[in-house]
Amino acid sequence: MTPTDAPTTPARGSAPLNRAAVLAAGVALADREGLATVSMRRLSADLGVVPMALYKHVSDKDDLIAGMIDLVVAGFAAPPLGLEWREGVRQRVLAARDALREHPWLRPAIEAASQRTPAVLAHMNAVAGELAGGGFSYDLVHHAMHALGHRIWGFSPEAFSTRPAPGSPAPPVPSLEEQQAMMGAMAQQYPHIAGVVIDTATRHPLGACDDQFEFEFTLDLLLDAFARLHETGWESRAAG
Amino acid sequence: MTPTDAPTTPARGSAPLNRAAVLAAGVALADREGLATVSMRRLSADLGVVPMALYKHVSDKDDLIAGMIDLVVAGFAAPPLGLEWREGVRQRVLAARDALREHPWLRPAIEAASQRTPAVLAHMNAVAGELAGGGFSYDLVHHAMHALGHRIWGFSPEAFSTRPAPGSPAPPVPSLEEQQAMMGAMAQQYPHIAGVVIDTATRHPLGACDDQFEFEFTLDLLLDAFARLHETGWESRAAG
DNA sequence: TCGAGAGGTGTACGGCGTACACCTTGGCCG
DNA sequence: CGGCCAAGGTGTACGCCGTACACCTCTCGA
Repeated sequence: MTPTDAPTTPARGSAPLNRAAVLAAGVALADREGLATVSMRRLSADLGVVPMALYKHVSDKDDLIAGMIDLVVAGFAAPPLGLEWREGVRQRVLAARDALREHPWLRPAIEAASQRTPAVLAHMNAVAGELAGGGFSYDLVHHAMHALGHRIWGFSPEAFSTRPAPGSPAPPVPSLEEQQAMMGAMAQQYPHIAGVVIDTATRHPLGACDDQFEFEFTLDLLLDAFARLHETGWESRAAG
Repeated sequence: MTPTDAPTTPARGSAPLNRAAVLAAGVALADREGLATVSMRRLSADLGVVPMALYKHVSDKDDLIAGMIDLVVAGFAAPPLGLEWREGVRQRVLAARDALREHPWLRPAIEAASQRTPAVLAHMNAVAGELAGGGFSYDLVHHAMHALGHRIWGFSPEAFSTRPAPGSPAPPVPSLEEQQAMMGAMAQQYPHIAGVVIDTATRHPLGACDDQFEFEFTLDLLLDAFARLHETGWESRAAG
């Protein structure tokens, strides 16, 4: 060892490390080499640090992935305010799609995640807000969101009912007061999602949203559209 | 040890074991405890056998999962022949959905798989065949299949272009003769997929299918449908 | 000056997929 | 009938993984 050696902790470029840097490095690694290679060990090596060091900044690997998702989703391009609803939805959905194409790991990551994260909820709220701002009833907003879900994400995320990731212990049931408090907080942050929830509750007192109906609703929309195109001789472009 | 002990190899209920039994046990385990608990070690324990024994029947874990997928997909209920196209598509898509609901691990498994398996291709071919049988041009069949993709599977599977699972070595490029031979075999087994491919090739000489166009095509179909519903005051059922 | 907390470290455990060499057994052929 | 051979189950081992837990070492405010 030379007298100029670094202190006991190896010289790491500068500032110690923080959650944002860990998440950004995770996104960069996933972009470069795919989600499968994002392991705590590999990511820590990229950061010049020992694996366990990451646990000072993320609580576990699920938290890391959730943070990476939120980092990207929060960066979705937002259209200008005041667009006509159709254009607003269109631009938001296409912005989401752009990000999904730029980060191919994002869709599988969102699909595999068991919980919706704040940025994801915010995005869904913004899309619902465009429709509501166009005068849609929350009933129609609800069903349009379901139909769009597959477009926005490539799959249909349920905003609330989260499958409990089979094999994990059942989470504690929140009390009625806790539920009401959560709803209140929700309504503040995600008013359009709350609008959908409330509208649904008035129509379906048992609270469940009829998944099968959602599915057939969208399917029939598409089939009707196909029938119209067929009848009018639509084609995508002149054949060679 | 008593004189009545079993022979050196432990008594396994009967017939030795075979690929079908391994796949069926995999499906049963995934149904019971989720895809994540399907490990070679755990599955082998369920079968009363040592982990490496499975490798005599599946080539690796990917092959196991692919076999499980095909086992379920091949069991999709097929509607009677001679239905009007709309009803034929409807029943096939809903049959696929039923299976996806019965086997919640199936969708993630198909999404994670890098290759379409034969039963999956056969299902897609059958749906395309319903449309073609209804007089759809293959141009419209093509785009309708893309639009339906998200409905059929909950995501949009590309039938051919498979993302190469980042980090894996590039597969060998097939020769032109091999490609033509594969196309010939495809056309025999999956005539409607072949029809789409050929129609696309005539419209887009460079061979690529315009993913962005597909996406916006479906999105605009949905948005038009939403606009119509909105204008006519549609609601899903009378409010409370 | 010193104590505490933030943050990086080292070791260890149990689980994973699977390569490789081995052994047992049933059936076929000479 | 004897011997062989392949099919199929076994045992060991390796290098990954996530992460629990105890520890060490700076930095900074009191």
